[in-house]
Amino acid sequence: MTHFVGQCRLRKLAVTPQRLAIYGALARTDAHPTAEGLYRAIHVRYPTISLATVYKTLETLEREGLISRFSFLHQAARYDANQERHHHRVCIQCGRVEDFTDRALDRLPTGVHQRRGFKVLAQLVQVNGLCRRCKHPAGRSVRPT
Amino acid sequence: MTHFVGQCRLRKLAVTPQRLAIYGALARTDAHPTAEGLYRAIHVRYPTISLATVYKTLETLEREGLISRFSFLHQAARYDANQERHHHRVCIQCGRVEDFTDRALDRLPTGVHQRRGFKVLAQLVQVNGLCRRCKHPAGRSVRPT
DNA sequence: TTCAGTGCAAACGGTTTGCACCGCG
DNA sequence: CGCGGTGCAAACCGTTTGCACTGAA
Repeated sequence: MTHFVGQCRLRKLAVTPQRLAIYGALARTDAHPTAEGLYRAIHVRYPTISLATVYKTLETLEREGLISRFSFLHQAARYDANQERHHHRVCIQCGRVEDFTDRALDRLPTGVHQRRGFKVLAQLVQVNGLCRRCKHPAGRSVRPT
Repeated sequence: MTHFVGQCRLRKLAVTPQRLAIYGALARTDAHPTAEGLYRAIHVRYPTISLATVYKTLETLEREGLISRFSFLHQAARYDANQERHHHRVCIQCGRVEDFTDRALDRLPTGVHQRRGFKVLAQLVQVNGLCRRCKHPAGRSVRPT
């Protein structure tokens, strides 16, 4: 937590009790909570906090690289008629998704997970980056259909 | 498309013009469209179709394994204070997410993508399956916080 | 004292649902 | 002709936004 305060100072972010509570609650768990879950956890000891503040704070901390959000392309579900086993290459700029197949990726070892009592059903690889168009800032970046 | 009709017959799904239009539009593209995008594409030639029908149909086709949805955990964003490079093990039953690290996965070859003009920024592996609790149907499955 | 941060309430956008009607099998 | 599928409108739910207030620096 002292480290967190230091990081805030470094980045000229105000160290507010709300931020401490939110980051603290997130750092204290490995359950990958939702914004709502954090809000509920904090609300007990901090009844005046608002859900909007939780969202705004999480956005700030993510932008500053202090936390990360797990939810690829959460804006809208994307569908695919391609039913053969494949992985995804996602352009983080324009949102374009390309399929690719890779026999090697389909055979990633699963022992690590099984040893921890986890039954592996699928392993999906998502390659994030910039597509040809977006790599060269010339082109306009278009949002997907 | 004949194949699609056959699959519908097999599964006792009514072959309606709407379903044909929706599946057809999806099969005809590799752009991983959203429900809305499909709706717009179909609406031109099929002005009476409803967005709700598109959603219901996509859900049906996904349940039957004829198409797939790309949007892991789209219900709500999940946050994580763990900033070291890691991957995710996701229980598809209870939604629990565990982090794991794997040096080998961090070094997956990127040549294939670069050759296609794609600049790789990150490669994320998501291992889907059943966690210890959910593997053995004894335990109740709890939704995440 | 100043401006970033907070809290409220209202808006938003993607998705789901209830229900009456329709048309495939 | 029966029941699964469709279309409409309203509800839902996670998230974002506008705005006035507050408190960290």
